[in-house]
Amino acid sequence: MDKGFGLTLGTSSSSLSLPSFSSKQPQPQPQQPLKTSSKDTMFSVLGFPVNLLSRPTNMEEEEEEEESDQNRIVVGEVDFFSDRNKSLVAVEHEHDHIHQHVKPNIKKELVPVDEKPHTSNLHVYTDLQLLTANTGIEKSMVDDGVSSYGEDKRAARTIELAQLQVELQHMNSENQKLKEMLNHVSFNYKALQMHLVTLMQQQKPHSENLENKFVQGKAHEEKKHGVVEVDDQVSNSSSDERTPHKDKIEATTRDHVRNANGKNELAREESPESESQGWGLNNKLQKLSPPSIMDQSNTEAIMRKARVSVRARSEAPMITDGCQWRKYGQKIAKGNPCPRGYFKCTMAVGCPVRKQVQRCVEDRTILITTYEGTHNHPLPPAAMAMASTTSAAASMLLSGSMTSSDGILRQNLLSRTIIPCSSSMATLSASTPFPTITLDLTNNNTDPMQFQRALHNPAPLSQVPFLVGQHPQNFGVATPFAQGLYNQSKFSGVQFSQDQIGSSHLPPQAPRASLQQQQPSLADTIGAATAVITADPNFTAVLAAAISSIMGGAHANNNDDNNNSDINNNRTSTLSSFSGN
DNA sequence: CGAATTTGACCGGCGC
DNA sequence: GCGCCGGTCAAATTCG
Repeated sequence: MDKGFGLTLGTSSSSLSLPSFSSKQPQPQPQQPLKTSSKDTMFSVLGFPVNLLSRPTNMEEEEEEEESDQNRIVVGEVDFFSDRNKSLVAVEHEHDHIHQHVKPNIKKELVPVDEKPHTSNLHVYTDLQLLTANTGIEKSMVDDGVSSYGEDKRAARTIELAQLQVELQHMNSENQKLKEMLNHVSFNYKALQMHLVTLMQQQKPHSENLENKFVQGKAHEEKKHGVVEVDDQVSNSSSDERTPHKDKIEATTRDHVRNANGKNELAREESPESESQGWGLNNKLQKLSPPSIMDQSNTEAIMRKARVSVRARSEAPMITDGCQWRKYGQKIAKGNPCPRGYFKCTMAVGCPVRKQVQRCVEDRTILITTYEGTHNHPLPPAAMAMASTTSAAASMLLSGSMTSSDGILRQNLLSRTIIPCSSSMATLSASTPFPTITLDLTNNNTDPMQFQRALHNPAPLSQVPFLVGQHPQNFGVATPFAQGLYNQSKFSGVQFSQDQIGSSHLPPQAPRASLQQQQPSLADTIGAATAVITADPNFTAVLAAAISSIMGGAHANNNDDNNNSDINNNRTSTLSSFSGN
């Protein structure tokens, strides 16, 4: 009250109180109550002299004031800094006798008697305009007050400024809401991510038990290609399994370079002990690594192991996938006179993604590209297609082995799915049993006999594996990479049969790709897959669903209680479905 | 001259 | 323990 004054307006139906304004701005501050007189009245209301003075703090004081000066009319507290509603109440209740007189013309009576454009008056108009905008009070009321001031340009500018301020406040409010929404979404995303990792970790022991049953009845050779290897690799990612020898490796300069890629690089340094000891050790590692400790590095290590191989016909030394690669090595792999090139992604410093490029020994027009790792940087649209495809395949591959009851079967089948694609006789490296899925974009696998042969002659990993990115969020879905490959090569499609795909959950509106129609059903599959890639950012889930339907069709009744014989039967039937196409 | 590629050497895993 | 193999490094070389 004592910091200034405000002007309170009252009407019978509504009351007005002027919004307060900045205390830094100058304002008329009658330090002392002005005695009412016919000459020195600052304001007049319908002829009543109005004094601007501090509102009495209690009725006794007010009565004393009125008693002491009957001519003085106290409008009330005129304090722009005080509670406006409070001021209003004071006016209405304490000076009802003047309201009926004040109301009709009070707006015009806001004009200072001395007619000096006072700085504080500008604020009055500004706040009036604000009040109009915020409360919906008829603008005419304010306009009247302004016009009474004489169409002052400064007042107009002030009003405009006030409007901008209101608008700015509104925008700030919206901005704040958007920020809150963003924080909320980010929080939910992180929570889901952590939940997923936890679930994966919790379900892995279960899959391992199934796998144990399955592996026990398998030939030694199969151990190299099944899910066992996948989980072995997963387990090996644990630092608890690292041998002193590995620690020595870490200390080397080479590992210093590798450290830029994170812990997942260390996971590649598998110890032979862990691999040979099998599931018992893995289970032990499970206990040593509670889910809560299962951090992102572990997940990345899993994905680092996964590979996606793409076979495509191309005369070019490399298929165009949109990424930038730097060649860091070349080797002549055993069984294939064609040199294998080793490439690193150079689109970002420290990107762990690598790929191998090698021509098929039996058909040198076929280029086999294997991707491994996860891009740690945004990808251009041209690269998103390939990255999405490989990421989806890898996610499906890994999810099948880790998160489903029949994941073991899926993993094994997926590993074997590579086989039919390859007619190569190259040997498989037992030391690098990475889970690999192959996307065969050639049309060599249309021969059923090839599937039959492949079932009995597991394809060498070295022929087909491809790297996989695991962070779908890093991979947008852009132009279908299949189309791009078709432009550069002789694209024939993903290696799924029509029946398999027919039972998938691919969208019916999927457009058909303009591909060679050697197998219409296959072309449909390609078209559907292409459409998914094009339209569905969550291609991983869609592809996983499609594969699951493929697998599920053969062993839909699979459950956790399946015994070895069931598993093997189911597996056989599934593989037969492959060979039948 | 800087960047990219080539190529021989090195390392670890694995089988014998 | 030795040799083979896949994978990687890094100096040398080539390329633009």
